[in-house]
Amino acid sequence: MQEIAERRPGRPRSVAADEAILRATLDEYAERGYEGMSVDAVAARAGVGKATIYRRYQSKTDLIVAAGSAVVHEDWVPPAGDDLRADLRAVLEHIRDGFSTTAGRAARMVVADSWSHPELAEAFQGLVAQRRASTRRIIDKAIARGELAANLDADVVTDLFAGPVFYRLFISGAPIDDVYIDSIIDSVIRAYAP
Amino acid sequence: MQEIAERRPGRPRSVAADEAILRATLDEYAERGYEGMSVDAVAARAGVGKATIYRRYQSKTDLIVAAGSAVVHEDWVPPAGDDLRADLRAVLEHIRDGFSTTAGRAARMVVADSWSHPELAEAFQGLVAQRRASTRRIIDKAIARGELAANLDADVVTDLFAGPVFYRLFISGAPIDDVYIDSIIDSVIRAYAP
DNA sequence: TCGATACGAGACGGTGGCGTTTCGCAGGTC
DNA sequence: GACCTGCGAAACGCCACCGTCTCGTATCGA
Repeated sequence: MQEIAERRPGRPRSVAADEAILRATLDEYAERGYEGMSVDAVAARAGVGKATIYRRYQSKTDLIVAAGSAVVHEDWVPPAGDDLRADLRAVLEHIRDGFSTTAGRAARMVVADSWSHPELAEAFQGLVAQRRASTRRIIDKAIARGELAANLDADVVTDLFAGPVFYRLFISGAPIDDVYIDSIIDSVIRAYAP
Repeated sequence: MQEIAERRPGRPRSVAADEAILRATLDEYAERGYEGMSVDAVAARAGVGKATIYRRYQSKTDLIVAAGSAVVHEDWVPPAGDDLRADLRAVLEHIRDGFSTTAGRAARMVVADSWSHPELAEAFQGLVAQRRASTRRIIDKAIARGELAANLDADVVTDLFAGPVFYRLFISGAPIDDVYIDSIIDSVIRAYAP
């Protein structure tokens, strides 16, 4: 990775075009999926010539992977407080808000396309692992404070938290309001009280 | 709906071709998705001429919807015993086994394609509603027997059951063994004991 | 001002998909 | 046997897409 682009003669590449391309790619991918989206459509949506895209990315796959990675690497500071309910609520709300947007539809597409295009799956799996790890840290701290049973299976508990939210996001499509999030949290805490 | 096809002159349509087409369509769709699969590939896989497909279905969309409906309408008798754990286990195992096969990959594709092809989503939503209803009946009977709290929110409880299984199937890809299923069931029952 | 590179627009060749049609043959009813 | 429809194979027209290329213009450093 090159920290600072070396100065090259001629007109520098447009940062505005960079961003417009990534944004348009994510939008198109979210709406149409890998096979359904076209590079022409991305160019039109970004208000950019197709050559401007192919000057940056070697192929359609490259383009999509770059747009996905850009989303994944938007960093997020996971909650690390000492309030179990508040920390869990922050995680679930972040999942809900993050996956309700364009990125969420894109994630749905990745879930489908990962079979035929494994390159796309990698970044997404990294995102999932990152979220799971932050939930796990919250659980471990709660155990240390004696708020949860020490002998629980953290994987199962994490699934119990995240599963219902993803289920509504991906499968049933039912809305996820604050009352729902609190219900999930209360249920799991009740099941794993020490 | 015509119960019995009226006798028509000429050679009758091949039932073997009917079945081969639907099976090949489901396979191709599960692997490639709506945009990615081609009718030519379906014909080749089914060992059938393309004309034989278009004699039965007006379009690619028609074909896919028919293949999906055939899967959805394979009926399944939901458990209706008086053993709460056994009934829930049967539901979760049925979800796991059903969605681990080709049909499961197809379902993932429907989740993705339902945005751009709402026709596909309808049958799938019917399937989801049917599974939810059977879980709900089990919960209601358990409440009547006094095994679960009477004031629980059945929607939340259903999500807590189904969510983790779908989460593993669709998102994390982790295996779903019998121990896992029992852990989910135990956790939820513990959270909603009367 | 000059050279170099980027820009949007759009044409281009090649490929592949959808849906139709034609072909010679197979499998039914009357 | 006469007639009708279905069959697999393959070719077809049409169109959309990918990735390349060319055009005239814009924007940088020297």
